[in-house]
Formats: sequence, structure tokens, C-alpha cells
Amino acid sequence: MRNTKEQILLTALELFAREGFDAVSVRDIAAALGLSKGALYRHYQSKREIFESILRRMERRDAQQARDRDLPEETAEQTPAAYQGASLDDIAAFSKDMFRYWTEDPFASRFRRLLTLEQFRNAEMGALYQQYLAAGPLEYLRDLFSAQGLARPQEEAALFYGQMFLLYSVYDGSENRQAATELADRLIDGLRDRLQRLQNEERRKEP
Amino acid sequence: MRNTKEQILLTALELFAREGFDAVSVRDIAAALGLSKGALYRHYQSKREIFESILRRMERRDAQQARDRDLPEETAEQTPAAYQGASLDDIAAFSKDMFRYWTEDPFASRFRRLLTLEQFRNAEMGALYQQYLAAGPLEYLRDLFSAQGLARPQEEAALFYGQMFLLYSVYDGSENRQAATELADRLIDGLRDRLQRLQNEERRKEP
DNA sequence: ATGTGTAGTAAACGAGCGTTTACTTTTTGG
DNA sequence: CCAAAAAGTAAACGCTCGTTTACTACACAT
Repeated sequence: MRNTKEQILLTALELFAREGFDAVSVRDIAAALGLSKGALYRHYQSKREIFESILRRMERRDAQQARDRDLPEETAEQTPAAYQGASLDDIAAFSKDMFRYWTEDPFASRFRRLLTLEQFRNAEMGALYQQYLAAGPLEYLRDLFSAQGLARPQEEAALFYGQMFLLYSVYDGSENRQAATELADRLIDGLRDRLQRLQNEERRKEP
Repeated sequence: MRNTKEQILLTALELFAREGFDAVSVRDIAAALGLSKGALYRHYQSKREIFESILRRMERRDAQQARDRDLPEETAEQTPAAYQGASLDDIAAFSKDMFRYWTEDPFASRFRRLLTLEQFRNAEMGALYQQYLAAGPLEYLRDLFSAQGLARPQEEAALFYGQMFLLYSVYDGSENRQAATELADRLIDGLRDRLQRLQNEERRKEP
């Protein structure tokens, strides 16, 4: 097979995302690919190395995506000025993209579920879960909303990202995933409109 | 030991909530209790039976809690009329209780993390996760808000429960858990106030 | 055509798994 | 007080785990 190493990584991710790292055996991965266990060890030194390759792959994808959008990669140190270019419309559109990315992209949706399953096992996994899926996006949106001149960026960010974050789980458990995606779009639009009204009020007060 | 069966259940839950069912061995549970493996089998027929006892325990607790609050246990079939007694203040207070329950109660917080880790493994676990933590509370709040006469109960419920649901994860990853709880209170109050304003507007329109 | 590295297989390794067995200690009720 | 039940132990069972080994099939540059 030509692309065996890649197939191993993708198949392992698929299984890890459903069962968790420990519950998946090297035999399971090999069987899902129609290979012998030995063949896997031609491409990876250990089961752990497959897992770590998945982590590195996600890092690469994330860095690439940040470069594509040329948004600041480290939110913590940035001044709000760095976000001034974006509008609430941009933020809403960006959020819809993110929702689709974490639910529909084959790699990202599985990686999200993998992180969900591994988040309590050690500090590193917990930090990655926070960074990619919980406190990270929340703080990022808080900074964006702060740069938008909204009076209570923390609260608005929790509302905005909270409903998205909840819908990831609703999506995962839903029989009609398209409906979940449409609901996400509707909720994002609804909150965007509300924030725009708030923003207009703010600007009327302090121009 | 007098209370061995109970200790086994609680210790297993503690470990399952951190590592997941498969990653915890019977040896791990026995060692954490300072017992031999054989002793565990005096009290439970199998590792699986410990797990299922945990599920049944949660069911019992949940049913008891519903009885204590004498709120309807099955939200699906109920008419909004059943909720007319509650106010938005009641709902906010109830939500703060729920947040503390799922984060601070030793059994419930571990059970929440256990469900989080097992949700993708089979349909039963997925359904329980949805019922206790995702779509279930969302629909419940939607019905409550609908009974409150709010114009867009689905949207308000997603905002309200979304921020709580996100804060469960922020809480889990936070070094300062008290701050996360205080933030949850603040966010719930903030949204309650907003919903009360909306409610007053609605009532002015249609008295 | 052939030598060489690459990708594959089947089988075996020791360790750890959930569970059972044979046995000992502790608790308890008449 | 003492038999019987309950609660505990240590060791072994068969099985599966991740990994290694010995060997085979094949692509391909010289």
C-alpha cells in the first residue's frame, strides 16, 4: 500500500475518537485496515507514537489555519487593537466556519471527540482541551468583543461561545445533524443581531 | 471493613471519571482501597457490574431530586402549564443549584465526567449524556421559558444553558474553581435580568 | 538479471487483564 | 462459646495487550 502511514493515522484517530486511547488495541487498528500488527510497526515505533502524531498533525493544521486567516496566534499578549479590523458580521461568519470545522471536518471533528475523551487523563490533555475547545475560544471571543467596544465582553463571549459549545454536543448526539448545524447558524445570527444593537447603543453614547 | 461495597463503588467512580472505564483495571480499584482483587468479587460479580451500579445510583439520585423539587420528571409530554408556578428568579436560583450540583457534589461531578468520557462508546451512554447534560437540560429550559411567555424560548434556552454548559468545562480546567462558580452565578444573574426585561416588554404588548 | 531496501506476514514474547479457586480470618446470632 | 456465614487473601487461570522476531514478497536502480 502506498499511503499506509497516513491510513494508520486516520484509522487510529477514528477509533480513538470513539473509544478512547486505552480502549483501542493495536490489533483493532490493524484489523480495521486489513493489515497485520507487525506492519503498523514499520511505520510507527509504538501505539503512543501514533497518538502523538495525531497531536502534532492538529498543531500543524491549527497553525496553518491561523496563518490563512492571519489572525493573531497568541491571544493573551495581544492588544485589542489587533482585532480592530473585524466586524461583528465577520465574527459571526468566522464562528459559523468554526462550527462547521469542528463538526464536519473529518480530522477536526474526530480530534475534538478524542480530546473530549482524554481531557481528564493528564495535565497536557486538559490544557489542549481548554486551548482548542473551552477557555481558549472563550477568551478569544472576549478579546474580540472587547475590541468591538461592547460594554461586557466577558458576558457576551460566554453567551456567544456557550451556545456554540453546547451545540457541539447536541450535534454529536443528534440524529439530524443538518438541523443542528442550521440551529447553530440561527443562534449565531440571533446573537450577532443583538450585539449589533448593543454596539449601536454604545456608539450613540460615546462616539 | 463495614462499608466495603459502597467504598468500591465510590472509588471505582473516582477512577472511571478520570481515566474512563477501560483504562481502569480491577487491580487499580483494589489497590486504591488497599484490598485484594478477590475481595471486590465478594461484592460485585464483575467490573461491569460496578459500572452499572454507578448508573443505577445516578438514576435513583435523579429520581429523588425530581421528587424533592416536585418538578415534572418527563419534560417531553408535559404541557407548559405544568411550569407556570415558577418565575425567572426561581429558574435562575434552580440553575445555580444545578451548576453547584454538577461541579461540587462528589458523586454528581464524577458521574458527569464519567459520562463525558463514555458518551461516544455506545448508544446508551450517548443517550444518558444527552439526557443529563446536553439536549435534556436545554429542552427543559426551553419549555420553562416557553411557559414564561418569552417570544423565543429556544434561543433563550440555548443562551442560558449554553453558558452554563461551557462553564462546566471551564470549571474542570480551572485552577481557581471558586472563581468559575462565581462567574457562573454572575452570568446566570445577567441573563436572568435580560430575560426579565424581555418578559416585561412581552407583557406590555399582550397583557 | 540481480542486489538491496521497503512493506508486509505469522508467530511468539512477557506483562497485565478480568475472573476463579482454595483457603484463612473476622463477624455475628443463638 | 462456637458454628456458620461473611469478608478477606494469594495464587493461578485463560486471554488479550503492546511489542519483537524471523522470515517472505516485491519494487526498482544499477
